[in-house]
Amino acid sequence: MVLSKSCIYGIQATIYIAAQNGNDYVAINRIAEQLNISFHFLTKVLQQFTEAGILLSYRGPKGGVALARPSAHISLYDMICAIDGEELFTQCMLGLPGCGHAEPCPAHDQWTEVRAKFTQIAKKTTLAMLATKANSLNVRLANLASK
Amino acid sequence: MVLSKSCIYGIQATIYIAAQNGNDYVAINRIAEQLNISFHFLTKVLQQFTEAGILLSYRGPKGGVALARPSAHISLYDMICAIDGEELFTQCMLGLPGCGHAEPCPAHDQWTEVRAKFTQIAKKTTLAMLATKANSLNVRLANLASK
DNA sequence: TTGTATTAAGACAAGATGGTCTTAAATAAG
DNA sequence: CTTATTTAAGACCATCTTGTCTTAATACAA
Repeated sequence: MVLSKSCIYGIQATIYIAAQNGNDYVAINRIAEQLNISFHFLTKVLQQFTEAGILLSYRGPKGGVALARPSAHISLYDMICAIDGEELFTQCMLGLPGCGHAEPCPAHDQWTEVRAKFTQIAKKTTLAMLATKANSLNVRLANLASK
Repeated sequence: MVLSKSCIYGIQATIYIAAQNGNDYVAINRIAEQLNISFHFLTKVLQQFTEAGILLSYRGPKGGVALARPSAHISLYDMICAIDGEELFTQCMLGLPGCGHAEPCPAHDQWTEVRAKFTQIAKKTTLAMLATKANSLNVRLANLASK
């Protein structure tokens, strides 16, 4: 799996918040219920987003989490880095530290090409784009399978 | 991490074998020692390659593992699939089962583009190419850090 | 046939990730 | 001020991945 489950949950939740199109705080238990994610686990994941400055949180009645800035200024890249770190966009395919032009691994050139494509797309894909998509017909945001 | 450690070890070892350029069986303990990988762990990883038909194994003195076919006919794609499965090349970024044209996730289009690039490069990159690279100057195959 | 070298198989431990639960802190409303 | 609602923090457990070790099976060589 390319993204960790934490990262996937975080992205799903953030798209959900953005898709609400309001500036209100959204309660995490509501997000968790709607997206079929464990509430406590999601709470911890979203804390990472608030620490990263992507979300704001507020306690008490009418509390919850909200976007810290307009959804057009939050990229997929930002979200992935906030949880899984930027290793995905910087690391060598074979995990060799310091793999680069001077001391490459055998797959360096090929992997650099793939990574560049991924980075480019992740940076240009905004939360606004994802939220718009999420609101269109037949688009699913989460795994709602009844087990 | 995109690839599991098992997969990385397997790829490193297979490049090492191919880079020897002989048709002899190479003992796994020698590979493990050269690449700084746990011997017993590598043994199990390479078993997956023999089960997948990428390597041949032979027991006893002068035994070891060898390529099951010419290195030009083994792709990076083959090696990744043999250990991490083809999910990497088929799965949705958000892990949603059945994410496709009919019922996409919000990131479907973007991810499909990245995945296609990765698949294309992984399929056209052969073990022969990697082994040639591995034999050139300043190219490192494994993490030889002394801990 | 006996000994040695090698992979195969599987038990087991350690560590990371995913998931649950309880308690504390903050905030709004009555 | 009290109560209800919500996030924060952290203990704890389950599962998966990684790594270690022991024993078995196979094959060569003396």
